[in-house]
Amino acid sequence: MPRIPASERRVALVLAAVQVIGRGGVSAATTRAIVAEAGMSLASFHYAFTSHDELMAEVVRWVIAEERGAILPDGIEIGSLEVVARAGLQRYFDLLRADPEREQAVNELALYALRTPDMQHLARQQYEGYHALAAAALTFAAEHTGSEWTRPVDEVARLLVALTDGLTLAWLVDRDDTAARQLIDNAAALVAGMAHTR
Amino acid sequence: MPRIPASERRVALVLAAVQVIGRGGVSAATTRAIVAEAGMSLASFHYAFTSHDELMAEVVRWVIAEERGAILPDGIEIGSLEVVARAGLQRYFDLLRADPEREQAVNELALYALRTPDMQHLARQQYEGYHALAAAALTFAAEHTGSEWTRPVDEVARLLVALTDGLTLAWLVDRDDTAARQLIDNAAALVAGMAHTR
DNA sequence: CCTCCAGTGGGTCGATCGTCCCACTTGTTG
DNA sequence: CAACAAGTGGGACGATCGACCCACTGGAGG
Repeated sequence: MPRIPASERRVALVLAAVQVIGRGGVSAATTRAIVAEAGMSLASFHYAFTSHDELMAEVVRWVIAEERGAILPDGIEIGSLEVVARAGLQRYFDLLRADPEREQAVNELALYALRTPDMQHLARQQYEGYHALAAAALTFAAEHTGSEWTRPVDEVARLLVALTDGLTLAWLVDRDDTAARQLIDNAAALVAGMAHTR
Repeated sequence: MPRIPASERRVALVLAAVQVIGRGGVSAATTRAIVAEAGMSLASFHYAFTSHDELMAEVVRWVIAEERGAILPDGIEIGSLEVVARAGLQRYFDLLRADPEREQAVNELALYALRTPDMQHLARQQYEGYHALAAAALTFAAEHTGSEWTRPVDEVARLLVALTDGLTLAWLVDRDDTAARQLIDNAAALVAGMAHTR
């Protein structure tokens, strides 16, 4: 094992933990399983982190930060609000299909954080981030399509996040692509229906 | 400890397990914690169940069966489709607020079942049940309000389940009652908008 | 070249996990 | 009343968990 500074060990261990959780769930993320995934020794782990709990908190923070960037649109979308909304949902769904275990890990981590008193605020930050992100995207989309929301954008954002969560859970369970596609279409139409041309 | 036949022990242990999971999550549902909750000895556990896994499978089955009955409307609802839809969502939300830990336990159990190869079909049955239940309720509501769905009822049902799951997750995280109320109102209006008078 | 010290490897600790075993008690059946 | 089966209690098993300790190694700075 080459010499690696503790700071790099930390990110390597976090990545390994995400991998392990994706493969076997939060309960499989034992210290030993994580260091095995990272190809380290137990001592290296406790040199970089003081405890397993500290690592898990870092994992939650990491996942939150990474999730935020993944959903944002790559470029400027054009078309009606419904087209924009569907494109956004479709992009998220592609992400979900590309790495289902990862998204399931995110869900499990959210519930895990809710269970852990010291991490509840992380779960809340996670969802505040989702809602703020959705609100920003919705505002942007409305502006560039010359329309405005008939309900406060925060409400529309919360609806969109709820639909996304519901879509995720349902697809993770039954892996029904066509049903997911139809749900995306319906959701996009409904969300677009909550705006009118300015 | 009085003498109790194994069949009664089984249901008592399942109930105890649900209690423990609600309080501390799936990871807290150790054999010892469960028998302590039920006030039994370890031997009694392994007399009623051959293994901890067998108990967990029974717990998942139990929760599925119980969840199904809890959501059904008590009586005939009257009013517009939107009023009916909102009443249904509100009734579920009241259930959620009354026992949040229980609903979180249900979510964790669903993810747990997805992780356990021998239980994946149970998770699928759970969601098939949800979708069928929602479809039946929607059909019933449309009939009694003299309207019909503009999309296949299965699609509307899936949308409704997704909204319910999203509502649950969001509220479990931030416990924002007013936001949940607004989400319910919006969801009811949107679902009702997917039907027209016959 | 020598001296530190960040970083490593391996072994070990006590706690807790699921499971098992066996002696014991209690109700039932003939 | 005797015999048997159903159910109970407590202790013990090996495995695994998170945490820790200590002897060591190797590269960077004097």
